Amino acid sequence: MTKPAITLSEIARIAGVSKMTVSNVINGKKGVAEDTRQRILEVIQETGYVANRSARNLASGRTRTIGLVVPKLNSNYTLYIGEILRGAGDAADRQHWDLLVCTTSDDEERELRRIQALATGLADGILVLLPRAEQTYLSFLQDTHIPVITLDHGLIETPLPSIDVDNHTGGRLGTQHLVDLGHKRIAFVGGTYSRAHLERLSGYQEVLRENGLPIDPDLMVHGDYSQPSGFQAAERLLDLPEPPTAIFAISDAMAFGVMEAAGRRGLRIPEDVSLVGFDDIPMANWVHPRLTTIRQPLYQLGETAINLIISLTDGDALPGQRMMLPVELVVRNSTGKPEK
Amino acid sequence: MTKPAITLSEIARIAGVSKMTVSNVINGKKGVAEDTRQRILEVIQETGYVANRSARNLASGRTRTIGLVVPKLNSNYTLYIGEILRGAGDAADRQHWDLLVCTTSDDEERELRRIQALATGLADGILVLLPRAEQTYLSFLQDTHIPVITLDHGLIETPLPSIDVDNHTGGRLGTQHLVDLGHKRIAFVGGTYSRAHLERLSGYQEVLRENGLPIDPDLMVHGDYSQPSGFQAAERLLDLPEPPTAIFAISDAMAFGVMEAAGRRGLRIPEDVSLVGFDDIPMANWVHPRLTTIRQPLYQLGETAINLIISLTDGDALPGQRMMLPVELVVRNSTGKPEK
DNA sequence: CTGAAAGCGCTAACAT
DNA sequence: ATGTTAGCGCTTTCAG
Repeated sequence: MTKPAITLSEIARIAGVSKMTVSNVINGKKGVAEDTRQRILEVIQETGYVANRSARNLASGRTRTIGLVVPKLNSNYTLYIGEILRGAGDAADRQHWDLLVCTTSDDEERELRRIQALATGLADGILVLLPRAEQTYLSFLQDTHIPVITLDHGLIETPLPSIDVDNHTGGRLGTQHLVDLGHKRIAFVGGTYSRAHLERLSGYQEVLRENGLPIDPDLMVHGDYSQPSGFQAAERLLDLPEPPTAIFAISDAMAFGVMEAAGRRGLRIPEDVSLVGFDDIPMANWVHPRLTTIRQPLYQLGETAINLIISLTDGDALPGQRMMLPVELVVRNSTGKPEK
Repeated sequence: MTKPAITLSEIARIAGVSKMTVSNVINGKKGVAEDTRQRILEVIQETGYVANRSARNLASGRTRTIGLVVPKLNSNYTLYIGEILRGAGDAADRQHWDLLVCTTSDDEERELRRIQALATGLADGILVLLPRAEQTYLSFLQDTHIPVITLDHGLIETPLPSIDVDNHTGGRLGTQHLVDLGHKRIAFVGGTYSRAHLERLSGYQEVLRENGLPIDPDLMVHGDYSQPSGFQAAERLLDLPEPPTAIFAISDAMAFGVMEAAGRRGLRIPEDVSLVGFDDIPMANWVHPRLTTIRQPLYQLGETAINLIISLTDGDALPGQRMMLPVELVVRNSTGKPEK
């Protein structure tokens, strides 16, 4: 269990060639005689040799690794991150790059530490998926020497390239769908103060205005994207003297909380109250009734981000500093015409 | 944005000292004059210098990093992994170690590749959290030079140290609870073929036997730990000529699927059918009715694993090759006495 | 097609 | 308290 690692030199010695030839074989460089290559490959096989990453990285100055910084992986509000990760992981794999995921627990100091670690010898590019932009790490990132892309980022404006989702249109689509069904009192369950929240909210308000519907502050409540917060928000809404006939929650998790609150009061969805979520996490399709929601292209977001950042590490120019991915309304069974 | 990274040598040159002194300051070694230290610290501050990880790792032979290999982070059946990660992350942070999470997408080749990458210069210790043990990577791990611990692992017996959860007792507790409530027809919704599954199943059967209840093959069905599979399993069970009055699903996600199936048939939980889950993921407390379940000490599992593996990298002996963490029955609202 | 030399940026071990 | 000398394991460069 504790046997000293084999090195390139040893392989070279055993195979009776120079280190360089071994190195060339490992890296698939051409210009190595077939029999030499075979002999070396055999030795590698027998010894179970694997190249030391630190040495390779140090010598080559490249890591073929992309660092991805996320707040957490477990909490409900970060459930959608898994989908992004899947897209990123698949894309990285296709190009034979590695993905290194770091969590920060929403801790400012850790955010900086993790990012610095990645930027200095651990990764060739960094994807920042932190809802809470902090000046501490942003200033570091802005003049670091490796490419960085922010994903679906917070409020602080930065010159860093970014990939975002079209939140404004998302806010519009959900609201318009409910308006089209004939709803007049449409509630909005927002999230924490962030760009995503503000943009979705503005889409909601815009559509109401366009349709001559009043913007009622009572109908705009806040959660933190989590299921319990959606539950609480719904309680408040349904306690209103004149409760809404439709609720637009800007995360699926909060929508589940709304379902829960409605269920406990004996209200049926969509007969008594229509419900639209946001995200389209897999679970949206499992609940009963199946949730009408705004699909974010999360998988594609991860994919795009990886492809883009890899091309950046190759020195390619970015096709536009800001990229925006489209959203889509997915109509399922949680929305219907108002009864009265 | 593309400025060449600063090196230790430059800091030394600017501060007018040798590289070693700078190195000592960075690593908090004592034996550096206070004024020299201050001067160096200033230069570091101004230049924004951060040590290159690869170089440091290569030179020191240590990384202060633990690699954690998991299948996926997004799918429903791996939801519980987030909790383990949280525990591991916190524990690593307390000791100023880094955690490096690698996903394998349940792909055998990737499992090996990731593990090899970690074992050769990227990490000082590896935590393997893969439900599907594969000979490919196991043989590699068994004679690698760095410590490895398997967590909640698959079926293949290995000499590797492991930390597991007391699945057998978990299977017993859930079943006994239902027996105690007076249930006679208790169904078991298992998972994929794995140690966790087999041990929980044996606990279930043991309790039935002890209580003189028949073991009915019709009442033992399979899922894959996911919600949809729980739904399907429940459909089969509830279609039985003589359906069960209680269902024990060995993941909370599958239990949610059972709830869904029951709901669609107008069956009430727990009045018409009692339900017990396994895991106690946060969501178990959010659904309606709140789910009675077997709590796995997931956070603690992550913590324990990190502390153990770090002490292994220090050359400390492992306190027993196998460690088993206790489970606990959490009674909520999804279980009750049978009505008839 | 193969090899020898140099060095990536850092730290360990030993001076001074 | 500080500096000097090696060398980690690999790749790059250039020569054979």
